[in-house]
Amino acid sequence: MKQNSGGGYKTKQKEKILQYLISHPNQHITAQEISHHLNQNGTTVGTATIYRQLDQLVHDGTIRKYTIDSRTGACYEYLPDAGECHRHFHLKCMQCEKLYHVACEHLCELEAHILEHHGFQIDQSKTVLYGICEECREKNKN
Amino acid sequence: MKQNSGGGYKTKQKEKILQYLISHPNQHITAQEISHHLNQNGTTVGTATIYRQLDQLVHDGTIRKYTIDSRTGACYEYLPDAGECHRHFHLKCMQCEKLYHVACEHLCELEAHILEHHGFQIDQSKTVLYGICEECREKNKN
DNA sequence: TTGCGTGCAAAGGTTTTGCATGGCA
DNA sequence: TGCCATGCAAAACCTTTGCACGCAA
Repeated sequence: MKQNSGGGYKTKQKEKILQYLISHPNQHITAQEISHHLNQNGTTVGTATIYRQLDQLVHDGTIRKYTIDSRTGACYEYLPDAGECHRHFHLKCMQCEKLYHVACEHLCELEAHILEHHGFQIDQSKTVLYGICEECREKNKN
Repeated sequence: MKQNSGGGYKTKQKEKILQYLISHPNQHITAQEISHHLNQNGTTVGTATIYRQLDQLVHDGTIRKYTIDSRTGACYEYLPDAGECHRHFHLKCMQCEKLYHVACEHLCELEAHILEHHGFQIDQSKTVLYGICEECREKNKN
């Protein structure tokens, strides 16, 4: 298992980037937002560094990368309980941006079905189902 | 309901772009591929025109837009029968990067289940299931 | 000391926009 | 004729890469 988010040295920049992501759980954060935030608070973190660190964090499984729209660019999100995320799927509302965790038999069955009948082994930790949540659908009716 | 893909004039360019998409159903086509194809066959279609028409087609509901990776850019896909359960999900192999299209009852059931029991309406056009395909799993055994 | 991490700037892509021209209705 | 659509080029963006320097171990 890969686990050390310190596949390399521990640096201030790495810390700050991860801290920012951790302090915004279940939210889509863009590289730009991180850059803005970090360069506002005195420190200076280059764009390249941000992207390099994000890549590494994604690779480590600490955060997740989404791309909803190529125009907006990629989004990143901290995974609060990476270890416990094996038994459930994630539903992401495209309207309110909220992330829902759903542990449901149907989803486990689905996974088994896809593996058995389609030969494809789903990685739940990487998969996100996009859509609109109930709350937002209610809002939209008005 | 918006329906007229002729929200404006009918032009050769518009025709050609849609024709290309229609002739490649259930496939992900990038703007670049369309550009390549159209500028190979004698005609000349500007990049801007392609993007403008694609935007319009997406808005009309004639085609669907995907963004799997912000680095690669967006993909577009013609929708043969928007009404039927002709819809399908996408499986993306994280190893060989291949994209699989799966139209399966189980997935439609899943969608219904999630909507009914979890109040979440999945948008298949934005959803990609990540994992490892059979081919790659075989390779990995060796 | 070793070599990874960082910043800066430049490069590489995709997508958008401005403007004059061309073509549909 | 009136206006939308097109092309071209430039611009705007996001992301990656090269290189010299700095810093963790």
